[in-house]
Amino acid sequence: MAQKQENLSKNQKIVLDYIEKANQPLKAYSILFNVQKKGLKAPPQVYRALDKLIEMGKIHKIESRNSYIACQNSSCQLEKATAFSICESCDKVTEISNHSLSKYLSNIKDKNGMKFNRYNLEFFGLCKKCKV
Amino acid sequence: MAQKQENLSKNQKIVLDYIEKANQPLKAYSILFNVQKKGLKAPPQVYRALDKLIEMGKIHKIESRNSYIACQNSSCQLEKATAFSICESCDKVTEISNHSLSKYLSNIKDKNGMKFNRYNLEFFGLCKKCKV
DNA sequence: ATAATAGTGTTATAGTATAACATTGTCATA
DNA sequence: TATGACAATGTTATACTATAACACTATTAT
Repeated sequence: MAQKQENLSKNQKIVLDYIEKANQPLKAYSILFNVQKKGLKAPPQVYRALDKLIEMGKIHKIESRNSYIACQNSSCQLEKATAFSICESCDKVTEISNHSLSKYLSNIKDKNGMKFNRYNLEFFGLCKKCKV
Repeated sequence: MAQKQENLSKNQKIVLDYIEKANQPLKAYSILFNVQKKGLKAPPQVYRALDKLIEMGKIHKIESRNSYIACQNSSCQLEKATAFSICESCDKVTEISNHSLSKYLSNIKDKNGMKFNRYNLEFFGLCKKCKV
């Protein structure tokens, strides 16, 4: 294997470092602008790193926002299942790691009996600060 | 009120009709191309109709696919909470309406005690047909 | 050494969505 | 019935998000 999880490539490291420092979801192009000084000049370089980091479970994509956030969990390499709370006012995102939730969801079937190997759950509301 | 739910505007009707006939998620630009013969010529006309239809609960956006599907439910006008199963092979999408699921999720809190007024849940897997 | 796979750099382009502004339609009520 | 408030429309331009395609380099297992 040319790539182990502990051994990120140069661009993957640069992108992950930047996302981890942010502690909030970041847009791909804002990542791009901020890592240009490190040599990543074009969108594909960023998107490729993002894709790999997602595969590895190091980061997650917040689908409803087209943004990317560092994993705040330890189990994501295994689970491939994600849940987030999103404040509709300040955009703060928190990853939810709730074992009984993931257990509950992993047993859900749709009406055709389809079973799942992955899910993404996004909750929306107002965080404590924004709730007046 | 200039707009009741039963009384859609011209563009909203055209877009909803088209989506309901499809029985599958549609992309905004594919909707646009297909309703051009009905007079909707530019993206904002379609996106505005989509936004209103989503507000009304008539359609939902599949966030992970940037596509739009007619509501397969009756309760969505009230709930604002959605769940879907998505086949990763054939892209078939089924809306999940499971009362105990929505009850369970509506009681979830994140670690900061944030409560929610809406969620979107997308399950991924292989549908029966695609599972060999 | 070398083949297989992963990663990089680059240009161009595809795909998704909104800003902004002028105009028209609808309807409650004054 | 006119008028004010709001919703919807039509239009052009542009912003934002993401991938195709191709040439090249790096890493590693055998």
